[in-house]
Amino acid sequence: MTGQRAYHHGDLRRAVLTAALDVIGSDGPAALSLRDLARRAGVSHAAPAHHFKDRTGLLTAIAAEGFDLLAATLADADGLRDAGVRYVRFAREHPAHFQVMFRPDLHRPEDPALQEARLRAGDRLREAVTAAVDTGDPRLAGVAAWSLAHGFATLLLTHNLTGPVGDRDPEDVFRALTGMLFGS
Amino acid sequence: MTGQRAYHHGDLRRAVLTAALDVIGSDGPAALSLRDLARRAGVSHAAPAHHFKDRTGLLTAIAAEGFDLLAATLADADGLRDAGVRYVRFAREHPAHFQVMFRPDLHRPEDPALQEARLRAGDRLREAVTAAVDTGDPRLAGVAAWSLAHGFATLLLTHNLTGPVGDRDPEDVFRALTGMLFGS
DNA sequence: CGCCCAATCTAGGCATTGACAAGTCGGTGT
DNA sequence: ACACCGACTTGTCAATGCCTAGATTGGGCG
Repeated sequence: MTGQRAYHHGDLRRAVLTAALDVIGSDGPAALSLRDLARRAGVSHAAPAHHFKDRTGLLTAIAAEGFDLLAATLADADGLRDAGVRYVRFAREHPAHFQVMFRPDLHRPEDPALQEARLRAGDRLREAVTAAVDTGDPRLAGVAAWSLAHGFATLLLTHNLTGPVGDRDPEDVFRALTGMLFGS
Repeated sequence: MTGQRAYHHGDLRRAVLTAALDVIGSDGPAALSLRDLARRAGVSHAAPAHHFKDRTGLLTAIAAEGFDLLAATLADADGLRDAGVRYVRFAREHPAHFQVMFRPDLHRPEDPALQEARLRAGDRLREAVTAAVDTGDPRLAGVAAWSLAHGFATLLLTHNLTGPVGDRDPEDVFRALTGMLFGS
């Protein structure tokens, strides 16, 4: 995945990715500039293009990495509720990835790495759902679970839950929320 | 709200807004260019700036308009479930507004018009929740309802529900979903 | 050991953009 | 008639994305 040989810089690909995640995390994807990333890495302004082709390519790589990380997190989930909690935790721990992953206008949807990673994450999600739901439509249940976790995570990242959540740990709030809905 | 006097153009403010919504709806906010909007409206490249100050100002105005539209839609809701359905419908009918509304990095959060509109929409949401929920924590119920509707709408707009939803009317799917969760 | 080659990075240039400053134009009120 | 003011134009500058050509380096192969 990161198998780029080191050279002048060492591992420019990783360095640019890390810097990009930093910028996106604090100022959003709109503030991303390839030339700025090059400056941060101490290389010439066109060096990043060699690894990512262009700006869209960089964002696509970030999205793919995000789906991979998410898939790995969900794979270890213990039950559907834990999967949801992990989904929320992922969004908080990797806000930059999360923001880019669900913005199709920012990446190249036909990218193979992105497609595979997205499918992997989707499979993990479906596994968690089918293992937990015994009655009714599992497809619908999947949409419900995903919508709930995704909506909560998104509203959290966009500072729309500062009132209701307050000082409490967001993961606890989410747990309380699922408890209320699914009664357990 | 749109009280700009007509002049050379007629109503440049509205024309730029409409063109911007068009661009965002098809290519996302990243594709937005003030100069392109000026070209579409047939005015000079700096004319839009007179109405919106800068790019961020334009996006802020769009977000404020979006929260106003959402508040108006929610005000007519008949019950909590209908409010959710209306939320999803709003996202589908005004995708450009919806995309911009929940992207804090794209607007000026301290803008008074935006803050007021956001509060209005929040009030409508809280009304719908408190009117429907008689037991338990209404605050938590509000977060649950909002998360569910927002997540569903977001995933829908980002083409992440094409599989489960398929050809069915998304609003029907959402109704089925709430029926499953809240049992009715 | 030495040569070639490909991957990596540099340097320069071009079109486009956002933002700013100054000026022009047209209607309105006095 | 005249001053004023908002709407718009023109010109300019720095920054950016992307393209092309060239330089550097390290490893493979004879």
